[in-house]
Amino acid sequence: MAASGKRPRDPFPRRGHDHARCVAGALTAAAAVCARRGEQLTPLRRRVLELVWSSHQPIGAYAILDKLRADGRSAAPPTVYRALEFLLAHGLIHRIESLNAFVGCAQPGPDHLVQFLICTKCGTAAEVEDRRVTEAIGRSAAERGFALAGRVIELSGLCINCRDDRPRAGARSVV
Amino acid sequence: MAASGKRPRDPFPRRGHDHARCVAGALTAAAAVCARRGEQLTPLRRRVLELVWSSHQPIGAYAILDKLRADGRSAAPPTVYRALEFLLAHGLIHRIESLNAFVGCAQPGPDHLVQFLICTKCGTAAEVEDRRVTEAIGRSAAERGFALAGRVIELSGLCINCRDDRPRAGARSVV
DNA sequence: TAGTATAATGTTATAGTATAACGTTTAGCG
DNA sequence: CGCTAAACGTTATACTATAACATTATACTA
Repeated sequence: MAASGKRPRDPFPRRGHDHARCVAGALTAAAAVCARRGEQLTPLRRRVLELVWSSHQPIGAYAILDKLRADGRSAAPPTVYRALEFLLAHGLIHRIESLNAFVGCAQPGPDHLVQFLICTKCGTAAEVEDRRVTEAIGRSAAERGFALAGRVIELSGLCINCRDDRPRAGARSVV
Repeated sequence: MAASGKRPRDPFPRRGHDHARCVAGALTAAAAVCARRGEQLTPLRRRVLELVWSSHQPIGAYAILDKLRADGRSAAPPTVYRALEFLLAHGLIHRIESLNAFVGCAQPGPDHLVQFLICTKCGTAAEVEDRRVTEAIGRSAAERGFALAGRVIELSGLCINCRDDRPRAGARSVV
């Protein structure tokens, strides 16, 4: 039996994982969230969500716009930003401030205080929910008399997949 | 005797503090840093640093640009961005990702891993260096096999000055 | 089912943020 | 003095985001 609960589950999807399942799961979860809240997951919103989920790398609004147009759909910036605003409001995606880009939310739900690990090599942004981090930040703010409301925690570096990469031509590994 | 060492020093400057001292201290410290590194704190760079320090609220690049032009100086966006890049490189200012804006660094120096508390009412961004937060994040990343390099930690809410404000006309206080 | 209110989307225009590319000036140094 | 590198000027453009208003779709009600 694995030491679950001790060592955190790896938040970075493996290369070659079945990404179609990620997408399908996200769309199913989104439909459920919207149904429960009486909100409409319209074709446009659903399509934008699907595009955000097209990979685990955060995607910019204008890249989404291009893909919508490639669908043959009429689209302008507000088309995209409104859909993104809806998806953000319902916790279906996250905005990565340091990249001006968006990524799918791995676990839509309440009490969802997360951190992001963003690989500077492969671009993947992994969502982490570490209570010790959340609590340390909560205590730090409280001790300073700060009424904490919003948290932007974006950590960059090399993910577990990329740091293990062997350099291609005998060079030293990247720091 | 105060419980110093237990309760952290309030990172938010008081209203009506002597801000000229903040500015003067920052400029002096910057001159020292540049001298030590053999870098030039040119009049332009010095002026941009002074403008960033014109308050404790993060300032945007184009607001700086406007003020430079108000000085009568010829200036274009690259003028500002190059100076900001220099100041960032030497740890004299920080970029606040969630605001696309810049704020003076309170304590230029090495091993400077900080968090920001950003008041949504008065706009002040306070720099905090809480080792427990830094360490919790470091552990979280390490446990997930992530080689941590950069940290963006920006917390929004109400600062100690603003949360104590009494509403102006008997209304309930802001949450 | 027609009427009406609201939500969603379309459309045009513009604001705000950032950098590429190249030319000119300045400062230090042999 | 003349060279070199750094800093700065200048023009153009790319990227990100929203305001404002028109149109269409949806849902509720009478």
